[in-house]
Amino acid sequence: MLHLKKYFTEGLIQMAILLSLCGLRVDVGLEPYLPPSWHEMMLGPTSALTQTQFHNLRNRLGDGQDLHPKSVDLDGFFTTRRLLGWVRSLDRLQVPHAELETWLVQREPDPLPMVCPDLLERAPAGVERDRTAPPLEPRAGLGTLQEEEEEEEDKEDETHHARHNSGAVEEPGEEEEEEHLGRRTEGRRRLGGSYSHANNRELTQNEDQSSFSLQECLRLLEETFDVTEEQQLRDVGGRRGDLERQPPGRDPPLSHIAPTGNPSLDLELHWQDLLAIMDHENTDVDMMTSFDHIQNSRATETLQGVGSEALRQNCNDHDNTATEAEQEVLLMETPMQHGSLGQSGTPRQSEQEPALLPLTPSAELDDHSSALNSRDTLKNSNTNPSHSLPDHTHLLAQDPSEDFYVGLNADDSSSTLNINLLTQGLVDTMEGSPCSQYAPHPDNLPSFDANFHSRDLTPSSFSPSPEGNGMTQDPLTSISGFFLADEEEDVDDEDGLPSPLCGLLEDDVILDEMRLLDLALDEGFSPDMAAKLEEEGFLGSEIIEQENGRDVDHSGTGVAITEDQGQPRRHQQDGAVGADSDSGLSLDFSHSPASPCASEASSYSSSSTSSSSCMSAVGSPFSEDEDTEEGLEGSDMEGEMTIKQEELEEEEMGAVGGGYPEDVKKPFPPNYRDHKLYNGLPWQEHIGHDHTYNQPWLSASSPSHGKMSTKSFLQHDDAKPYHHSSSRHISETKMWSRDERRARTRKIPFSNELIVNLPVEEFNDLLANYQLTEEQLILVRDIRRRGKNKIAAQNCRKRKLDVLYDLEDNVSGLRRYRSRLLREKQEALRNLQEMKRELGMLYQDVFSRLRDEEGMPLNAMEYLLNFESDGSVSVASRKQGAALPVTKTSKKQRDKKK
DNA sequence: CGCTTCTGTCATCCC
DNA sequence: ACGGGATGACAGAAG
Repeated sequence: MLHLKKYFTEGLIQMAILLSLCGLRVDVGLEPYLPPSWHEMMLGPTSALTQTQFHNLRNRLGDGQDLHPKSVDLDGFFTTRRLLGWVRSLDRLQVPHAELETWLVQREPDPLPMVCPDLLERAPAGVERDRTAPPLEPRAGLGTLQEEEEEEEDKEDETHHARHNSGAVEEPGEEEEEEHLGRRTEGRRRLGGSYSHANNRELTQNEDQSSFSLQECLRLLEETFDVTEEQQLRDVGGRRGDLERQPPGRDPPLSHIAPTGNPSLDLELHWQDLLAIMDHENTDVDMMTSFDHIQNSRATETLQGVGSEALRQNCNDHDNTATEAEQEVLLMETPMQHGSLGQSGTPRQSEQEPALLPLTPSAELDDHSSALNSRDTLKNSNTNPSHSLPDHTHLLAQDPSEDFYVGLNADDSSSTLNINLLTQGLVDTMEGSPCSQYAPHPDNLPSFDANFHSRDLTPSSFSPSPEGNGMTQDPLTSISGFFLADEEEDVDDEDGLPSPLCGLLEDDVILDEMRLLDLALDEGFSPDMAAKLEEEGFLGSEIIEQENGRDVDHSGTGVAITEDQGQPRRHQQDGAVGADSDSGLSLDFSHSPASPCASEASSYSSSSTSSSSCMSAVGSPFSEDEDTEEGLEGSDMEGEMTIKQEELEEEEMGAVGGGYPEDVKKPFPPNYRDHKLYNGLPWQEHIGHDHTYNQPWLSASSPSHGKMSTKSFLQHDDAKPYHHSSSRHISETKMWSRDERRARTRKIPFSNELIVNLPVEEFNDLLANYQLTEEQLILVRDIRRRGKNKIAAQNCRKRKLDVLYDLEDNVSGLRRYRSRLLREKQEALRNLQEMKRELGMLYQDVFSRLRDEEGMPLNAMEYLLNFESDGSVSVASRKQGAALPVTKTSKKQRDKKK
């Protein structure tokens, strides 16, 4: 691993240096700079969004209106993406070498995802919303171009940093660098690769320094960056102002600062990148949760240091230098939905042209494959294993989590592998590395941990396919090493898996063990957990065997497991069923039942990613499915058997064995992850329920996915959810299996999830593609109706609860108001009493001084004081009334007094 | 055994 | 007219 890391890092650094020297822009990560609103856009609606809402969004994306309040301007977003793509393509022209391309290419798939995580991180759920709007507004006029330009500038900055890091990283001394880094971080994640290594730790320690104004960052940048900066300024023109403006909206610092007040934006960004990668593999939900947590927590900073750089390299590099065609395609194609999800490239492709997906990726991938190879050479051993492993390609392709996968499937297996590896590696590093740097923030870490654990678990589960694990780990290590390698032995130590490519298996074992330990620590490793792990592992193994790319998916399951700690059953169920529900209700759900939440969006995005990945698999509609089917079938069989031996009966058995492997085959890890993650989240408490159908995957995945989505669904549906649910939640499984069983009995060729989640058009197309009998059609439509209704019921209940909570709040508020009014009333009464008392005192005082004609003191009880309009005061006898007063002028009285 | 809660489903209304 | 969301009501399962 160390070797790989060194090579990888060195190669990357060299590349960055060369690029910077050549005047090429090396994108470390544009996304981070995007305003939170854009991030949301990219990410899509947050977790809260329900499928339906999501569908609506999807359907309405064209209009750019009707979006959920949270989702800002999709149109703007798309336009910006396009423009970015163009701009990037322009930059790419400069890139001379295929190696560079390949190097960058890896990132390409990530760019969007990368952005998403950043956005998420930067803006906590609540904050993001607020921020999103503002940033967009000012820029709205400017248009997307500015953003793109800004991003480019950022890239350049990053490239500069790269130089810095690579060449003179340590020149200024750690302290100075740290300061710079801090400033830079605030300004944006700049590059980073190297500086982060040594600095990350210190940054974490000296986070205070990191908090700098954007202006300061700009100054530093200007100082540090010579020509490039000037060029940028020329190019950008007045951009600078934008940059300064952007930071507030985009800058992670805002969100990040909150936790520790810390500035290490770079770290954060890196971390975000890592998360983004993770997200790709895992699910949007994870991203969401993790990011939300991350924003709050600073631990992310530390994490960012490592992962962020790697991610940057992946994403940014890809964005900037990535192959022109690919980037362009990706950028152009990157659909909002997917963009939010994380892996913009593939998802978009899938959305726009489901059928094309496989093609585009292949072509691009082919080109990149060579580049990747070169890269591999740089990395030495790291990449090689991945390439060598055919399984990985499968896994990638199959992995819903991985965005690239779609495109990468056939051709870019290597690229996909790399990405996966990176992501996984990051995860692994995160997990494996106890590093102080990564010391997770209490809030943040959990999410990350969960993710990581999940992944860890997955590998464990996948242990049967050591290569896959090794790949994942290696990439992680390589990546981490890449960034940290020079200075940081820690990384290596952290990885604890120096094993080079050859040692992948060993690494896998170690990693698995570590993961298990982590899980055990986190979850307490109850027997149930162990059993789950075993089951998952079993499932995963099966899946892996058939589909190498499943790692991610499994990771998702693993995540779910980790999160399940609190509620193992629940998670499983959720995993199976609830992914969507969580996402749907999660964040915003409370306030607007209908309004989708960011979490949902994330989930949706994740789903989309998954779908995209599935899509690739789908590319060959059933070929893979069939392969996997058998194994999956077996798993399903077991799960069902365990759960419902009663019901299994002949139908299920037969159906399972024969027919609907598709469903069983490929679980949707991302979805599951999301569900699980959400379930685990504390903030979901009241929301709390997972709903199987809420899973955004289908709807979210890609409106255009058509076949892709269908296949993905087919693959997914049954597999995981059922497995999880089957093992533990009989009831849910039963519920699930109910329709599922029916479907199997009727030998319906696609999964229920697909049936339920596909848009009407795609659903109809699906039905048209298969020659179904009348019974089958009826059943399918019933399944769809029930599934929709189920989701609707869940949402309705959630809404109801929200209303209840709101009412409770209102009641409590009104009570408080009432009590306040009562207090005020009492106060007024007291004041009145006091005034009366004082008046009586005054009266007594006055009468005590009055004398009648005889010189006798007047009795206040017998006389009254009359105040005349002219200011005179007379004394009247109470007995005689006012009519017969013994009048005395005030003057007389005064005289008397006197 | 009864109660409560959760969840899926149905029927219906409405858009 | 159809699809689908929303919702009240009912039923089953589980605690």
